[in-house]
Amino acid sequence: MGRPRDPALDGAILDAAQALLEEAGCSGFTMEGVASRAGTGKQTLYRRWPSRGELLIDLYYRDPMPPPPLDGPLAAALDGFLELNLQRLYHPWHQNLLRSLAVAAQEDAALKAVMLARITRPRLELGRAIFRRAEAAGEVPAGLDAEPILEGAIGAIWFRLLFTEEPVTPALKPRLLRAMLAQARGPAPGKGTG
Amino acid sequence: MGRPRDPALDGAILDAAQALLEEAGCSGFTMEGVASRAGTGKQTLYRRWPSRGELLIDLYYRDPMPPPPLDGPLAAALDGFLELNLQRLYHPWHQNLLRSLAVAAQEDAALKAVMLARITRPRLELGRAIFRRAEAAGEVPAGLDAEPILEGAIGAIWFRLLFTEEPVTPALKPRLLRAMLAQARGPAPGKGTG
Amino acid sequence: MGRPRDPALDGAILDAAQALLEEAGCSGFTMEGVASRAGTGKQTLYRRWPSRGELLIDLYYRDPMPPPPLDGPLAAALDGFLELNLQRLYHPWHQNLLRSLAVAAQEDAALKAVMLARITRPRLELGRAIFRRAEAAGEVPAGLDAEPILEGAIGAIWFRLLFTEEPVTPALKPRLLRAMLAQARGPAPGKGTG
Amino acid sequence: MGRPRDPALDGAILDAAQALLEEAGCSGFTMEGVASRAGTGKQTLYRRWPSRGELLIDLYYRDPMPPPPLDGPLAAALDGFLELNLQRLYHPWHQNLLRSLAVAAQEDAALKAVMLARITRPRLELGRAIFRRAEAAGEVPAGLDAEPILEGAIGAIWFRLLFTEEPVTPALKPRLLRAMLAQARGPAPGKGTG
DNA sequence: CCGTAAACGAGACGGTACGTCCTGTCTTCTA
DNA sequence: TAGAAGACAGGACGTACCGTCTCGTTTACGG
Repeated sequence: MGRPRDPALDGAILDAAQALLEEAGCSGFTMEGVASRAGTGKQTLYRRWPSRGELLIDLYYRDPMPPPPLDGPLAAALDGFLELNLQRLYHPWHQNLLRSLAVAAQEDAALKAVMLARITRPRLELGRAIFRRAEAAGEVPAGLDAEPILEGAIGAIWFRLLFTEEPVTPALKPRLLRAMLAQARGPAPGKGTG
Repeated sequence: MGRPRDPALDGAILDAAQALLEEAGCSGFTMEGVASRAGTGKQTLYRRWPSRGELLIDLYYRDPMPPPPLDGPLAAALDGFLELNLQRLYHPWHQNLLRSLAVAAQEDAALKAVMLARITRPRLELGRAIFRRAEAAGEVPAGLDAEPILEGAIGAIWFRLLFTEEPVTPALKPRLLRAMLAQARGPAPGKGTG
Repeated sequence: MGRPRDPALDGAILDAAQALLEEAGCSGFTMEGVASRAGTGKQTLYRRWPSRGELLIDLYYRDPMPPPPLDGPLAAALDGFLELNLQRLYHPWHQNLLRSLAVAAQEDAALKAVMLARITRPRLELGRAIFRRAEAAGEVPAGLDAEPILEGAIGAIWFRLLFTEEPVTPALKPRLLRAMLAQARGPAPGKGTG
Repeated sequence: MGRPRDPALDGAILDAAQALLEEAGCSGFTMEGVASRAGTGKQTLYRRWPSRGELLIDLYYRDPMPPPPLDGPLAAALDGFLELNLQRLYHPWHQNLLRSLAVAAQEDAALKAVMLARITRPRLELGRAIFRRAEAAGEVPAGLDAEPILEGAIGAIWFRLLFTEEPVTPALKPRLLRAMLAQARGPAPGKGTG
């Protein structure tokens, strides 16, 4: 019943949000700013997204990256995995998006859960799948603890983004890949923790 | 010249800030709240710390952790390094502190620089020193790229803290240590990047 | 367009302002106080009145006095004129209102202009009209300089209110009326300026 | 005992206060501003004057006007009386001084009393003396109510100063003098209150 | 001539109000 | 009912003064 939601608005609002994110950065990203830039009322925003954070999440999901091939050799799969995590960060506005998401998640437990469910967990799960397959293929030692490898790789990217002034560039990928593979080989026979 | 700042106030304010951080969490940590809880005027806060973030940094530096022993074997040094990064996180209020710092750094470029100079960079440098010494001692291959190892370890901790619901417990340390050592062994002869 | 301002709030805010003026007096009359007493946000105040002074002016205009009859004999008209200027002052809160207005006008040139246009000038003009009519009716000498008579009467009231501890009572009216009429009779033949 | 107050400071502070009053006007006249402009500490101000208002009063009394001759004919005495009230107002900074005094008196009952005792009452008393003498000399009717005449004259000046944009010029004097004399002649035989 | 006590500059201090900004909810009018 | 517009209560921001206080330094005076 009643007037249906204007589907074109979703895009227009997300466009406005993206532009604002690019220009005003992390702290300048306000609901009021998005509304005025999109030429909509605030209610129209809140009708679609219950909070600033959910809008950010939808912004994140807007142009989904193609998932990496899971069926190649481990190195190729991990390369895809890293590409998936890095690619968006090559554009400044997307860096601001992720930074804003990180901020929002700290201030709102509900959003943290959403972000975990819709972004973090799926990504981790994908990484786990890669390692499960590699284990089955005998590419990595049986019983390998993949968790630190994944958290280390994703964490290193976040670390760069949030706390470092060095940009996130494609040059980061091979270094991370090497690090992941080094761990994937499992405990070396020679030098140990001793 | 003029009346010197009351040194007792620094402590009282930091106490209040810490208590507020514990109770109200990341988003409830306001300058107004700290002032009222400390029983001071807001000006007294701003006189000491130009922004919320700088206060957080001083809060961070309040009880410094003892630096790890640099002269033992690599594994021991890295264990100390991880302990240094993890120990504070065992207390909930300190988790909130670091979360708040992460948030503040995103919203204020100046603070990000300060945090980089006073927290992030020193910590990284300490890690680098460990690896330099290990390299000199022949514990790790010459020319080892230590950066991803350090960023991976620190990043993994931040990742847990900021995006995960799983707590940061002492149990995390051995897993991270194993991961660091796996990378430290350098390029294994067998399976390579292909 | 948009949601219209709640007309009931205007009254509620003015009520609160009036009460505050009565209790806290001239210096205790703050925007914050009015807002909290009215149960509104400060913005709601500033949306309606750009400054404390404009609020005071609206408070002044709230219950307008009936204008004096202009068509009777001079003495009756002047009596009405004085009544118009005095009546409000019989209530303490209104005294505080006028005192506050006087203060605000000194601190804000813009408000001074508003007060001149909306209160002072109309009142003077009304007095001038009385004398113009009296002149036409032959009740006062032609070419009488009415200005000092009006300014003297109004000024004497303000003087009492602002600088004297003696209250402004109805007893003041006949004395002021006599003074105005004495001047209205024009230059006496006998004793002159010499 | 102890170090005596530096007498030169009184003058320096009053100079600074005067300059600030001229430049910053009524609302910009703060104790902090005076202190910084005079190059003194705030305590030095408060040691001499318990409040902003008392400082203003001393500023008022700095260059006392010579009192009018009381022994001439009524018109001359009243001319002197008016001159005494008007003269200071010919200089802009003194206008600001009086405006500030008026403001301060509304906000601080204690100051109002001081101002009444040291400025208002003496001035009124001087006017009353003039009329008492004139009554004794037979220049005015016996039992003349001088109060409204004095309050009207002084009030008219304050009125101009506080609420009008028209400047207080020497041209005001003869008009006020005429008004005072008109009332001084007492009840005219011809037209009455009716 | 030397101690003492107050004056002095400087500025910290608790407090109060300022005027602005943003939040998320609400209410109106116009499709 | 959606949508643009914008009012609304609430809360924090960072700033400005208030009048009091505490420093270190300076300067008279009284023993």
